[in-house]
Amino acid sequence: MTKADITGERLLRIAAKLFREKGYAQTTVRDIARVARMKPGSLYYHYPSKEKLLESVIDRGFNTILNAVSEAVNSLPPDAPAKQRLRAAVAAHLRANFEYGDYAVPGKQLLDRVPAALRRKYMRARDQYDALWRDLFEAASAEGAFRAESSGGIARMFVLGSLNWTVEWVNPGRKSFESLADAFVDLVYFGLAPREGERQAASPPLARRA
Amino acid sequence: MTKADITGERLLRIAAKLFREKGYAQTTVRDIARVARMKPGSLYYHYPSKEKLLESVIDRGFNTILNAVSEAVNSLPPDAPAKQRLRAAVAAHLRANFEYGDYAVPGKQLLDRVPAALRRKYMRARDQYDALWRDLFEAASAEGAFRAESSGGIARMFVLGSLNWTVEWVNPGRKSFESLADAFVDLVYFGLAPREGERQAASPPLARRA
DNA sequence: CCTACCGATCGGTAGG
DNA sequence: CCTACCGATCGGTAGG
Repeated sequence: MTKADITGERLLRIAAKLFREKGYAQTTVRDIARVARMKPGSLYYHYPSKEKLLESVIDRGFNTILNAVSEAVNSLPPDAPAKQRLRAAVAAHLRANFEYGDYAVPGKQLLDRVPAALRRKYMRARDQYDALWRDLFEAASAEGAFRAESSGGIARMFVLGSLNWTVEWVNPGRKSFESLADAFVDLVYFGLAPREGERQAASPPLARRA
Repeated sequence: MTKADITGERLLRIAAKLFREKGYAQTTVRDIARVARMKPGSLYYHYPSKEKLLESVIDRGFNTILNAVSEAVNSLPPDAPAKQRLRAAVAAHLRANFEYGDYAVPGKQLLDRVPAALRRKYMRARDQYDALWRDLFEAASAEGAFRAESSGGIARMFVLGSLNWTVEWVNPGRKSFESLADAFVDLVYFGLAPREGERQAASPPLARRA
């Protein structure tokens, strides 16, 4: 790895963080250069344009998440039940989005604002990721996990929606990604209601928090 | 309503749409003026700044959603069960976000990028909305709807996350907001698994879509 | 990777 | 609501 490669990687990391925090348009090349302790013009020795920098960030984010989730699923035995595969995928998605959120979040926010030339590329990438999840839910449906066949699509929307939202509130210190994944998948498989015979007595309302 | 009021409202609607489609920073006052068929400088007769225009959009979005959901809940009989109140809130949230998405979406995206002076105001607004949902889920928890007390918080995160995600995929023509709300609330109460005695035989995988 | 710089565009204003 | 305009800032470049 050459010195220029290292600096390029450093610029990518800085740009990813700023794009996530302030948004692409609100981040100037001068912002990035300042954090990197170089002059604004010097940045163009490493990247030909601000837009190319964004593209690299989004590419990195997409590839990282996709690889993390597919590897988690593929490392299971081929005959693993759908529920277990789903659980592994959810946990991997949560962990990857937490660890590489700076790269992954800008892509989510900017998919429809990126120049038309790049949009098709990213639409295809998103479809690729969606297909991975569609397979997982169709396998669960094929195992008879859902009441109606249509539930597979509904379940996918619920899970993907909730997963994307976790970036906003998950505190990884309190619950492990694995236990959170269990909660997600159990919700789809069983709901949150008490099982037969263990329905709790109605308890008094919790004290309102301040 | 004076003529200036009407134009002001028209500018607000145009700005909301552009902010949602292109983002705040990517939208110029010249864009807004062009759509409104006026000169860029004329816009300042109606709004003192681009930022004040954004503030008006976010205010409108927040107030509209909050009012729609609280009215839906409050119009039920005071002794209505928690599940029914939850269902009404979900349906109202879905409908309001679909009908007034141009006003509501910019606020979601920009909460943390708005000038610090306004941020506190919007953090309070969001807390107010969260409190409404917390009450609903705590009431459900108090009725014994969940296995564990902690499920109330988990359920809220699931539902709010999924709800916010629906803006990306819901086609309101195919399913009514009411039936979608039922699916959401049933997922939390019962999951998507078959009930006892109605578990389906495993069916062959669905044909992959093209 | 720096110095020095440019054309374009931006939000906003004065005066009518 | 328009005309005419300004200072600031932006992404980017030439030459070293």
